[in-house]
Amino acid sequence: MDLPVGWFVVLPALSTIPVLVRAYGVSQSDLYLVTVSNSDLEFKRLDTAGAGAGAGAGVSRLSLLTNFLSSCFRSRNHGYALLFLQNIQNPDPSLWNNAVRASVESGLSLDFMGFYKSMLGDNVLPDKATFSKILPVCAALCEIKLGELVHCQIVKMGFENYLFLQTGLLDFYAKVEDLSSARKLFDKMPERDVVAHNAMISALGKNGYIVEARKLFDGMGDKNSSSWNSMITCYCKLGDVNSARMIFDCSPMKNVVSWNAMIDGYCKSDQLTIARELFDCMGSIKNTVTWNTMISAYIQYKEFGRALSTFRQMQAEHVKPVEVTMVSLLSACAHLGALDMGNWIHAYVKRQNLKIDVYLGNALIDMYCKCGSIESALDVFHGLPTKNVFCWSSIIAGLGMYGYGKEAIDVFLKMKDQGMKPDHVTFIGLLCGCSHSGLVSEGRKYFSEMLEVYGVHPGVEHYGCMVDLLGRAGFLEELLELIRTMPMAPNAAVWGSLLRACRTHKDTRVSEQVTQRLLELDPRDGGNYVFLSNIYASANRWNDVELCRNLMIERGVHKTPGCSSIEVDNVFHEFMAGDTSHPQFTQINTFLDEIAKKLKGLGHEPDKASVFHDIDEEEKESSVVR
DNA sequence: GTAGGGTTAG
Repeated sequence: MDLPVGWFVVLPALSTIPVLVRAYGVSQSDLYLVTVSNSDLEFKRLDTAGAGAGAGAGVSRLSLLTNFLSSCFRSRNHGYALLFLQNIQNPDPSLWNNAVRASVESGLSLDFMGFYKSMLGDNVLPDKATFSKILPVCAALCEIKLGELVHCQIVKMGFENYLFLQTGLLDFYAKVEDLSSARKLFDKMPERDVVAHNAMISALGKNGYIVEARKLFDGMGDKNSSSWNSMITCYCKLGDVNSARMIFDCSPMKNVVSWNAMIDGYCKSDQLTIARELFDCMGSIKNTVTWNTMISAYIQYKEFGRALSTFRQMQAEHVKPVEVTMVSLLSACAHLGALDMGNWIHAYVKRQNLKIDVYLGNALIDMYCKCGSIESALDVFHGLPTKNVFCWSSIIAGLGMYGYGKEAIDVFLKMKDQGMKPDHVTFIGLLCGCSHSGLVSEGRKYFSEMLEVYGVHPGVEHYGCMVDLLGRAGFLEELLELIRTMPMAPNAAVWGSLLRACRTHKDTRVSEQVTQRLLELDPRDGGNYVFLSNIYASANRWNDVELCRNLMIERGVHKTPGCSSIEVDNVFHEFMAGDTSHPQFTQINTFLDEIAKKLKGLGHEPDKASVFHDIDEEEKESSVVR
């Protein structure tokens, strides 16, 4: 079929798939309505002169465009919508307004910026409703300048007397931590309703003025549930969970938000047991947020098993998981190495058409990296419409972990090209990547560029990475010089890296000096004692080995046994060091022997130095392999 | 227009 030249619109109501076909060029602004009948396409040219009735179909051009744009947003084709708006002649201002609102509501904030800027470039001004939608986005993106611009436009257009816009502005300033502007707005308001008071209370609370927030709260005549809840949150954010509980107990209008805020408050102040008690008291009034609060708390406390069992309970009670739930669960998978479950979550996300935003995208990337599937991680990464510094950092660290140091650097440079500013975590991933791939000169280069090129102050962690990098490569002198000239005190990680370097390069002289410091800094870490003991063992200083062990017993320090786990067909298999209880222990051992033989055949020398002394040479070798 | 849940390193 020959297609006419121009823009084609297939209305979603007329077709199963909303599609825009742009054929043969961009400059045309003729519009065609395409109807689908008997799997054939019929084209009708529409009147492009104005908003009058369109040709043929009885549809006005404006309503056609409005429909089309909203179908773009429903199917998340924001780029198309933007391209379309920029290319049609004389777009009706309402189209822009709808587009800005739709992009804000879809949660893709970067698109919003594009729409908003193009709209202003088109000399189209937003209306009152658009302003009220824009302000929270400016606050969320910390777009202070843009928010202030919005403020100016509100004044310029004579909207500054609308109460809801004043409250919106107040809230914006509060969220970008400009309390004095928020206060000024509040003081200037000719009348203040409950909402304005509530906004001011949380503004004060967020900025640490809890006493004033409480005064305002106590002085309020009419309180609604948000007033009580704001007050609960103010106290929780301050860490004063007991005062929060008093407000909670006094509140005559407790709702699910009050409970959620209270539970979160307990979680954030290390009182998981009380949080869970409250959670269990709630019964059927629990909502998605309640479940998410509890699950994410378990994640933060590294109770991954409980997080998963809580999720199963959530499913049993038929509460639908949402994006936030998935972010927490993916974090659990990443820590547990549960690739099967991670894959299931990814499939669920696709099936339910959940929004893969920067949070969820990053959680997927991190899960795939940690579960051994760098290809899938890269797929997710490249498929993300917007990436933030978390996403970039995760993929850089992931590549580095896999030994793809060069690739990690490439991605880092691409990040720079795209104008994304790396942060301190990005550099940890990058430097670790250099370290694992032996890219010493590259590591030195990026370490020295951190501050002067990227404006990121090297922290003790970065020195730790550099010590690791230089240590692995055997630059012991340079390493010691680096530690000597560090602007901050070395931490346990720095000394630990140095110790590893000493062991690798068989330098017992430095090790002893270092270890004393390490034991002072981190006397509860059993690993350090074992480490020192191993150094002595490799030097045949058995008395010192004994001393080390006795010190551990004296101080009541235990070494957590090494543990690894693998998930096969949804079953977790855990292996502790020295544990022979697995039902397939013999078979596994036979297999390990085979691997060991192959490794030896390839010239691998097992590291015997790190094994305790009370076994003979042959046994040493085999206990390293296992 | 105000109140509740999310991600990155060793």
